[in-house]
Amino acid sequence: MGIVERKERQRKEVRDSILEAAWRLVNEEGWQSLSIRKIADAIEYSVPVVYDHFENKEAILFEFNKLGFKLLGEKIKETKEKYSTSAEQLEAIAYTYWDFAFKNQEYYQVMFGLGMPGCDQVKKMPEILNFTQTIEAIIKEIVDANSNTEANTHLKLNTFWSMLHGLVSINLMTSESKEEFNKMILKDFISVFIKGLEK
Amino acid sequence: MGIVERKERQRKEVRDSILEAAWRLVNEEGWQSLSIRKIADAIEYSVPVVYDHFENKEAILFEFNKLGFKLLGEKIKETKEKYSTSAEQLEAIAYTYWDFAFKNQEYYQVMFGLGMPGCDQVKKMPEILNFTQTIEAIIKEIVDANSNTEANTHLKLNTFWSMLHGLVSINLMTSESKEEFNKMILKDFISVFIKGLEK
DNA sequence: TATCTTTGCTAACGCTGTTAGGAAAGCTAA
DNA sequence: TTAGCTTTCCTAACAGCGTTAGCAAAGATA
Repeated sequence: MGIVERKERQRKEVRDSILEAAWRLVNEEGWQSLSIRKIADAIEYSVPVVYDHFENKEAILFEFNKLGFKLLGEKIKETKEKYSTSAEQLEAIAYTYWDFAFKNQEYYQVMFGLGMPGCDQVKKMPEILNFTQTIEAIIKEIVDANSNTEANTHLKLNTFWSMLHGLVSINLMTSESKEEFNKMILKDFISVFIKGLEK
Repeated sequence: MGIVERKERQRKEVRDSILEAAWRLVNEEGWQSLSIRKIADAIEYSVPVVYDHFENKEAILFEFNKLGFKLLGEKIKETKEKYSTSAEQLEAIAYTYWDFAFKNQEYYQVMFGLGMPGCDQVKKMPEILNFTQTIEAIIKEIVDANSNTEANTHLKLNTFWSMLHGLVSINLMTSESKEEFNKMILKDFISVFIKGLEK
């Protein structure tokens, strides 16, 4: 008898509908105005039902955090496979990262808005680990190719990600959409960074 | 008769005590848990009195935003005056910026946590304008000295600030205090950036 | 059919930002 | 000094928030 299976299925349906409703609400009104009560209203259940599926509000946000990193990681990987040289890959990845942040602002906000994932957290989240390892591998290739033993790849990854995040997060919040200017900044950053790697 | 003067003085005293109490609360419990009621309690007035001095909670935060930029701007200026060459100045400024962010985390959080100041806002806030102009002037010097007409100083300023902010904001949230590693990243960034300016 | 478990609800607690409306105190002028 | 007016300040409320205790109804099991 598939009673437990059906129950599990139904349970998953409610859980999914919570995430779905939350995502819709976020896109309509932003993270700031998301509330458990609104979610409950949207899924046509009472408030405590939401708490049967998520420990608290933060857990719901965390779900999107993970989802965001998963999505970004996939896009990064796809980009990587389109190019052959490491330098090209790194440059293209920076653009992909940039594009992702601007086209999925809601994701990016919840990925970094709540608090940047610390090194300890990164190791426990496969979604982030997957993302960082892809980039670190490319950086290592460039460094190795230039027999630059000085450059610590881990340090360079941190630099790369930090700067990219800085560029994105600052330009994301500038209301004006001076896209060309932004692209120039990004181009500037990448050329400078890669030069630093090859040194 | 100095009645109106006394009233103004008393009014300012209350206003100052609000900011003072808010600042103390923030340092004790963080921005997240700051509330108007707690402020009112601390200054031994009722809640609406707070609203007589500040339109809303955001206005109080904005006050610290401005204060933070003023403080940072002053430190940047002091740093600049300690060095003679532009490259040295820029490097020292980056360290000062970094130091400010880590030693005044509460300020830095409210300066950037609420939403980065857009270009439109920057122009209306003398505190920020003062800060950006100081740096832009230095960058311009370096660019001019290298007869590098290509480099748009405005663009370079944006790049400089963005990257610095990225480095800081990511490393600020990493709970572990691997200070040496952080300093290496910063050093790496500066050398790479200045090379890009001289090109 | 009786028992037990799961499911989902109402209602509440203790917070939050914000504001309406009234009481009291202080000042001004007759 | 007293009447009127202005400023100051409070109580109390509104509408929202995250979260949880406790109970009713529905479903599964024996």
